[in-house]
Amino acid sequence: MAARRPPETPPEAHAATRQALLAAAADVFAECGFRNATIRDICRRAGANVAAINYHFGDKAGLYSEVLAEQSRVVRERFPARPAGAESLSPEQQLAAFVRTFLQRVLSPDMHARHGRIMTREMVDPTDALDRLVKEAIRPDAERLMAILRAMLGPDLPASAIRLCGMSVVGQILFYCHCQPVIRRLFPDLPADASRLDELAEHVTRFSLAALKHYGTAPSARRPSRKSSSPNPA
Amino acid sequence: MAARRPPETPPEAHAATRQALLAAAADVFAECGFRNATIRDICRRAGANVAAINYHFGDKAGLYSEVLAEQSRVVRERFPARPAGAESLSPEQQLAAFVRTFLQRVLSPDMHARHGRIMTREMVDPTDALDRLVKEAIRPDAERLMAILRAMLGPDLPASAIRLCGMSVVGQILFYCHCQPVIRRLFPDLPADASRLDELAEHVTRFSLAALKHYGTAPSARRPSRKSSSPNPA
Amino acid sequence: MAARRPPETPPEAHAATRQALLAAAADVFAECGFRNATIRDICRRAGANVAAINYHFGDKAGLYSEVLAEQSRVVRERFPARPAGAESLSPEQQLAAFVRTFLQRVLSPDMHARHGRIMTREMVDPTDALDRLVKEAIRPDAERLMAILRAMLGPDLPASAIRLCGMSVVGQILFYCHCQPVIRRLFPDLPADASRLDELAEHVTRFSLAALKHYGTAPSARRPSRKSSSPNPA
Amino acid sequence: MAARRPPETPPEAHAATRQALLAAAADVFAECGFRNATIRDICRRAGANVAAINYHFGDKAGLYSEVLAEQSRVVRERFPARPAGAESLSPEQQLAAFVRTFLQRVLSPDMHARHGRIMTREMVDPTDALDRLVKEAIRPDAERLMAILRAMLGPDLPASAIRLCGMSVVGQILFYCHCQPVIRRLFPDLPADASRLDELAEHVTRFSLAALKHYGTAPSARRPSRKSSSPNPA
DNA sequence: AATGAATGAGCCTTCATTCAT
DNA sequence: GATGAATGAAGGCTCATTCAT
Repeated sequence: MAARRPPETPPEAHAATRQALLAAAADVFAECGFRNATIRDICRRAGANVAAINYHFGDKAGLYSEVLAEQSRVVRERFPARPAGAESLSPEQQLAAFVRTFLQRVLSPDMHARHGRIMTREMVDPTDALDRLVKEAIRPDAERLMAILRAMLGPDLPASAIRLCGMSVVGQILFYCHCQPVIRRLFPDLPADASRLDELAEHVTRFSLAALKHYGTAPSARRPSRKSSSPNPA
Repeated sequence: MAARRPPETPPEAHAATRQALLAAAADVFAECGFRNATIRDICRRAGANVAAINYHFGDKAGLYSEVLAEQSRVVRERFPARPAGAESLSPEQQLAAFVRTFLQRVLSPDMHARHGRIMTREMVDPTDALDRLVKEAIRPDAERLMAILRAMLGPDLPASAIRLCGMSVVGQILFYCHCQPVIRRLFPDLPADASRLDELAEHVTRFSLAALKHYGTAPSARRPSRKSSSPNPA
Repeated sequence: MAARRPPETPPEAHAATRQALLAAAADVFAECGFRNATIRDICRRAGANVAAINYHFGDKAGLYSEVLAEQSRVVRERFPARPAGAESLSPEQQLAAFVRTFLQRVLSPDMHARHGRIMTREMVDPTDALDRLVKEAIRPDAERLMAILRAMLGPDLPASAIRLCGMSVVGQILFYCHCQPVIRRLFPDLPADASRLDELAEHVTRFSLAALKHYGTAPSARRPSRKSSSPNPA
Repeated sequence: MAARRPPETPPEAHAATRQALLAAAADVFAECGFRNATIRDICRRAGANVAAINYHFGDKAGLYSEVLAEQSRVVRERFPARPAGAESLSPEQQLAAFVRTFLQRVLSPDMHARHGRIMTREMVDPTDALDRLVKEAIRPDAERLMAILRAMLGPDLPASAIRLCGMSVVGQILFYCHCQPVIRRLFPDLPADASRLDELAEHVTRFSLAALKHYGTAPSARRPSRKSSSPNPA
C-alpha cells in the first residue's frame, strides 16, 4: 500500500554524523579531559543523540581513542617531523625545524591548540590509549630528535646523555603547553600561545643550540660544595 | 558552606583526624586531581566518615585548598628556594642549587612526589586555588630564578629574554614531572623519578649553564631558509 | 540544569511516564510541600527512576513548577471563575457562584484536595513559583471578586474597603482549607472537607451576603471604649 | 593541692542557655517551620553547642514542643481571650474585643508575629504537639467565641450554624496571617501586618457584626438556578 | 541504521543524633 | 553538667550506559 520511502538517513549521513561527533569530541576532550568531558556535551555540540556515541564508537573510551588517533594523524600530516628535503639540512637547521614543528603541533591556533591540550591531559591522566600513541607516534618523533642530537653531539656521548638532552629540548617546548595557566598569571603580557610562536621557537632553538654546542665540554657542576672557593665553570 | 572555625581548645583527637584527612587527601588529589577525587575515597583511607570533611573543612574545595597550602608550606620548608648561605655562592652555584631544589620538590620520593603531581594537575585543570598559589608561592620562586639569571646574563639582556631563559630552565625540570607516564613508556630503564634525581639535576644544570653562558652571543637561527648555504652557527 | 526541550515526536511512553510523574508529584507535593517532598518518593510512586525527573523536568524545581501550572490549569478549567452565562446573573448570584467555585477548587474530593493543599503550602513557604502564580491565576480571580463586590456595594465605597471585603470572603473559604487539621480535632463530626461542600458554600455565601448588604451602613465599632454605654450597632 | 575552683558554669548558666535556646528556636521555627529548621541554626543563634539541644530538651521535637507551649502561654497571658471586665460588655463589644485580641496574637509585632507564623505552620504540617495545643489552648478559645455568638444569635440557631459562623469570623482573621505572601504581592500598598492592625480589626468586626445581625433572616441562596430571574436576597 | 526514553550507580552535601570525654 | 568530635542516613543531582523500538 504505502509507497516505499527512501531511507530517511542517506549513507552520507552516517559519515557526516560521525565526523561531527569526532570534531565536537576533539573540542570537548581538549577543554575538559577524558573523564570530565560528558558525552551529552559532545552530542549537543554535534547535534546528535546521546546514543549516537554508543552506536558509532561503542562507548566513550572508543570515541576518545578515535579522536586521539585522528588528532595524531592530522597533526603529523600537517606538521611532519621529517619534512621533504630535511636530509640536506645541517643538524642545527634540523633541530630548529624540529623545535618549530613541535611548537606548532601543540600550540597551533588553527586547530585551537587542541592537540597540545589533549596530549597534555593524556600525559597527566593516562588512559589505555597512551600505549598505542607512544608506540605509533611519540617514539618515532623521539628517535628522530635523538638522531639529530647524535649528529650534533658526536658518537662518543653515551646514549643516556643524548636522551637527557632530548628531554631538555622537548621539556622547554612542552612547558608552554603544560603551564599556560601559570604563564598567563605570571606574565599576562606574554601570551605563551601561538601569537608569539615564532618568538618562542627562536628562543628554544637558540637556547638549545648554545647548550648542545658546549654540553660536552662543560664541567659537571655536581653538588657545589659550599666551602669550595669557586667551582663555577671558568 | 563555610568551613568551621578552628576550635578554641583543640584536643588531640581533632588534630589527629584532621591530619589523617589531610594526608589521605594529599594522596588522592595527587592521584586523581581535584574533580575526580572523591571524598568517599579520601575518608575511607583516613578511616573517617564522609561528614568529617564537612566538619573539618567545610567542603571538598575547602579540603583541597588546605591540602594545597599545606603541601606548599611543607615543601618550601623542606626544600627552601634560598637556603642559608646562598648569598655567598656564585650565580652558577645558585642556579645549580635552584635546579636541584626544584627537582626535589616535585619528585621527592619521601612525599611520594605528591607535590609535583598536585601542581601538575593544578596547571592542567586550574581551580580557584591557583591564583593564590601563583601569588604566594610560584611568583616568588620565579623572581628568585630570574634574579639568578640576571646575575649571569648581565644587565643588557632584555627582561623578556630573561623570562624565556627562566622558562627554559623550569621547563626542563617540570618535564620529568609532567611527562612521567610517557618517559616510563619510552625509556623503561630510565626511571625519571627520584632514584636518579641527582643525575637529572646535574644534567639540567649542565645543559642550562652551557646554554646561558653562550646564549647572548649565539646567532638567532631564525627560520633557516632551506636554500641558504649554511646558516648554522659557526 | 535546563529542562530538556519537549521532544519533536513524543511517543506514548514519553507522555505516559511524564504524566505518571506529574500525578505522583502532585500527591507528594500536596502532602509534604516542595522542600520536604523527595524526588525518590515521587519516583517510587510513579514507578520511575530518580533520573527521570532530571530527564523530563530538569530538576525538582522544574517538576514543581510544572505541577503547579498543571494544577492551576486543570482546576480553572474544571471550575471556571466566570462560567458561561455569568453575565446574566445578579451580583448576589455571581458571588454565590464564586464562593462555591472557590470552595470546589480547594476542597474538590475528586482531586483529593490537592490544589488547595499545594496552594496552602505555597502561601506558607513561598517558592519562586508564587510570583508567576499570583500574576497569572490569583490576581485575575481577585479582580473578578472585587468587581462583583463593587457591583454590590456601589461606587462610593473606597477601593480599600472593597479589598478588605474581598479578603473577608476569601478568608472564610480558605479557612476550611488551611485549618483542616484543627477543624478535624475540634469538631470531629464536621468533616470540613468536600462531603459537606454544599453546606459550607451555602453558609459562606449567606454570611457574606448578609454582611455586604449592611456593611456600608454599619457603625465602625472602633475600639469599643469600655466605659461607653452601648457602642454596639443599634 | 589545687584550690577548689567554683564550677565554670554556675547554676544560672543552665537556665540562661535554656532560655537562649528557646528564644532562638522560636525565631527559627517561625521562619522555617519545624522540619526545615535546623538545630545548628538555632544553636548558632543561641551561642550554644549543637549537643545542647539534646541535653536540654532530649531532641528537636522536644525543643519544638517546649517552644509551642511557651509561645501559647505567653501569648495568652499577654492577650487574654477573656480580659477582666469582659462580662459587663455587650456581646457585640465582646466580639470586637475577641477579634482584636486574636489579630494581635497572630500579628503582634512585638513578638515578630512569631506565634501566628508558628501556628500557621502547625496547621499546615501538624506535629504531635497539635493535639495538646488544641485541647489546652484552641478549644477554650473556640468555645469562648461560640458563647459570644450564641449570645448574639439567640438560642434557636442550631449549634452547627454557630460553629460555621465562628469559623467565618476566625477565617477572616487568620487570612491575614496565612496568606501574607500573597497579600503582599497582590496589594503591595496594604501591608497586612501589624502596622494596620487596628484597621483590620475594625473591618473584620464590622463585617462580622453586619453578617451576624442579619444571618438568621437571610435567604439560603442555595444553588442559584441559572434560569431563575432574580433569586438575590431582596 | 539510529534514537528517544529510561536506568542504576555514584557524586557532594546536609542533617539530627550520639559518643567520649 | 556540658561540649567538641564524629556518625550514618538521606537528599538532590549527574553521568555513561542500555533498552525498545
